[in-house]
Formats: sequence, structure tokens, C-alpha cells
Amino acid sequence: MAHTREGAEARGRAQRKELTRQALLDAALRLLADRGLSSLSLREVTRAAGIVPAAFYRHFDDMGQLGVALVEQSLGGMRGAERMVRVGLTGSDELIEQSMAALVDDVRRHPEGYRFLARERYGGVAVVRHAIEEELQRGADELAADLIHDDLNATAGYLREWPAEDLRMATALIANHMWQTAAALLEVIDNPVATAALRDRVTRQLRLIVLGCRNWRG
Amino acid sequence: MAHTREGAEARGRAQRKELTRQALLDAALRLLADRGLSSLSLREVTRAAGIVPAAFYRHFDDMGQLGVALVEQSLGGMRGAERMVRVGLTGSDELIEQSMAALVDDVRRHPEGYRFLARERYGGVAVVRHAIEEELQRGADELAADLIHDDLNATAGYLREWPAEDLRMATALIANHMWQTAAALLEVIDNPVATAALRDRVTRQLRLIVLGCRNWRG
DNA sequence: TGTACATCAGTGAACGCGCGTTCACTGATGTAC
DNA sequence: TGTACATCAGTGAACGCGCGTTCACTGATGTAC
Repeated sequence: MAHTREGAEARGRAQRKELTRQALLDAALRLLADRGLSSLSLREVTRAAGIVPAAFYRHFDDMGQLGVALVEQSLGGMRGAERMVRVGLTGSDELIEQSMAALVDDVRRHPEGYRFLARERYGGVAVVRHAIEEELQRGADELAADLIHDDLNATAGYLREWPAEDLRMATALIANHMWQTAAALLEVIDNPVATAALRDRVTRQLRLIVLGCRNWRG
Repeated sequence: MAHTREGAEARGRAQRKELTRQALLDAALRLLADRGLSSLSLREVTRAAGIVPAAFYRHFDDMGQLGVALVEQSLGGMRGAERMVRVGLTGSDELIEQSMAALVDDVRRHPEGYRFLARERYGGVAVVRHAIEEELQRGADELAADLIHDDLNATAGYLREWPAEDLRMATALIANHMWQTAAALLEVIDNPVATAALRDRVTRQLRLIVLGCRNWRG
């Protein structure tokens, strides 16, 4: 059945394989809505993806490798969060509020991705945990490097004069808080009142941090 | 065997039962060092605790309930972290550094507890997740209430004049960051260089937050 | 273009295993008289 | 204090089930000539 997918127009063998791989990833992410990766079975994923258990091994060595692929896919679609840290650090009060709205939107748009990352960041599968940590570290390093040679600093040029480690410290603080916020948003995302309250609180927390930055060593 | 534990001096039936219950909790916490609760089996726990699988049901309905008991036990032993938030908010630079050292010590002393909470806070077992969130919320509320009528404010009396929600916002920010730090510490705790680097960074992040507080609406 | 052969994604059956849960039980501890 | 009965933490066997992994296979797609 799977090797002649109904309605699939893909011609080549490689393209069909890629389609199945994606079906495995999609099925897994869907099943991970309310459970950890380590309690998701290979057979459940293949069942949901419409292939036989043995065929799983044509795509991944084991569930851990599927998890790593899921990390790359999920973090790839979240450049929004990175942009937000940048704006949060340099921006005015209005910019901070806009960024918060953007984060709420992003979480609403990709709840499964954020949930997966929040759950597995300190979760039970070591190889996935390390993949997430590595990617986050890499993203934060790039961001700190960017901030030194950046046009955005028009609005907060004072950052140019900071030692690199101070910059790294501040971006890490904001990035951590953003991730924590994303995780907390997931728990209240379909309660408008609670979501609004959380957004307001985090907005003021970011203002407080920026206030700290502006007075740092000054 | 278990009903005549070697060396157990406990007299009453109730005391012996409590001993076995504690053995189950200890065994579970030990086994959870590198895995999530949802991938830990009832049989593994009873095996490690030295009783037969069926006897598990004399103590807990299922593994979820054992998890909830573990939350209460783990969070109970961490009043240190709460004290730290308090000091962090009100203290001088030296006090902040002392508090960070205390957090590192606490994580070193109870790594299994911190690891369990970090992992299950957004983990795969809903009932445990909710138990953690509820306890953390309760702790943060108490702390914010305490800060209003507190002697410690001798060192930072300006907090008295803050609106309650601003106080709650600031304590939540620091508490979140402390928890995130505890989780991050676990990953580097047996690497002295990395631990020192993390401690230094977080110390400066706390200074930055306190700096923000001192300039809030002022 | 047509034919013969190679590749390989997906199949289906089989395996041994650890799982959660049930059940009637045992025998030490606790209680009533 | 001694005896008869109740309680109940822990036992051990049994059950059906879903699991991960293996294997020889099939048949459509790809390639060489």
C-alpha cells in the first residue's frame, strides 16, 4: 500500500522515500502531543504513518535518531524566537510588546514543535537532549556575534561597547526566559484570559531586564 | 523476605509499611537518574525495592501516583532555592554570590531531586506535571506575600512600595531563572570549569535583574 | 526504443521478552475477650 | 496473662498483550546495453 500511496504524484524512488520519512516525522510529532519520546513506541509511529514496523529501519536506526531529526525540523521553524530575543534586547517598550505578541502567535502556530522541545530539552532520551542543547547554544552564539556587527543597534548602540561575555550573558538570560515563556504558554494557550495575563507579566519582565541592561556598568 | 527485612528494627505493621513505601520512592528516584518517569516500569521499581510486583498496589494506585509522591518529597527538601530567590531579590552583590554558591551546593547534594523535577515539569505524565506546577505556583505566591511583611526588607525596603503584581512579576522572573539554572547546572555539575563559568554568568544575570528592579518606575 | 538485470522501499510472519494486572494464598502483627 | 479471631503487607503463579528486531520476500523503479 505505502509503495503506491494513493494520490501521491511523486515520481522517483528517492522522492517517495522522502515522503514516507516525512510521514514518520509528522506522525511522531502528532503522537507526542501529550507524552514523552521515551514512551512512544516504534510500532505506534509506523502504524500512524501507514507502514509496517520493519520498514522503519529504512529511515532511522532507532527512535532516538527520529527524535534528533525532529529536533532539527522543529528548531528550524523557529527563527521567530531568535528574532525576538534580538528585538527584546535592543527595543523600545512598543517593540517588546510586539515581540511578545509574535511569540504567542508562533506558539499558537506550532504548538507541537514547542511542546516537543520543552519536553525533551531535559527529557529522558540523552541523544535528543544533547541535540537540543547543542542547537540552542549554537543559535545563542550566532545571535551574540550578530549583535556586535548589526544595524539594529541603531536603536541600542550602547551594546557595541559591551564586552563580548556581558553580551553573551544578557542574550542568554533573555533567550532562557523566552523559552521558559514558550513552555508556560503551552499550558494556557487555549485559555485567553490566562494567556493575556502571562503575556502582560512577561512583557513587564522583559522591560525590567532591558532596564537592567541600560543601567549596566553605568 | 520484605516482611521480615534484615536489620529492620521497626516494630509496628504501619512502620514497616512506611519503610517499604520509602524504599519504593528511593528506588524510583535512583532509577530516574537518566530516564523519564513514563519509561520507568512498575516491575523495575519493585525489583529495585526488593518486593514483588503485586505488592506495589499496597502503596500506590499506579506509577503516576508514585510520581506525585516523589514531587512532594523532592520539593519539600528544597526550601533552599526559595530562600535564594528572596535573597537574590533583596541582596547586595556579595549576598547574590553567596546565594549562587548555596544553589550549586544544593544541586550537588540532591541532584536526583532536581533532575526529576526538571525532567517532569514539562514531562510526559500529566498528573505529575500538574502537581509540580501547582507546588511551584503555591511556593511563589507565598514568597511574594512574605516579601510584603518581611524583616529582610531592611536591605531593600523599596520593595514595600511596589504594587503586589509587580512584586509577583519580579519574584517569578528570578524563580524561573533559578530553576532554569538548577537544570543547567545538572548537565555540568561534574565539570568544575563549566560549573564555575555557569555560576559566574548567572551571578551577573542576577545582578542585572536586581539592577532592573532598583530602577523600576524610578 | 526494447530487453535483461540490479536496486531497494515496503511486506508479512515469526521470535522471545518484559510488561501491568488479577488472584487466591500465607503468616506475622494487632485486637477483643 | 492467654486464647481465638481479624487484619493486611507481601507472595508467587498466571494471563494476555504490545513491544523491538530478524528475515526472506516482492515488485516497482532505475540502469546498462
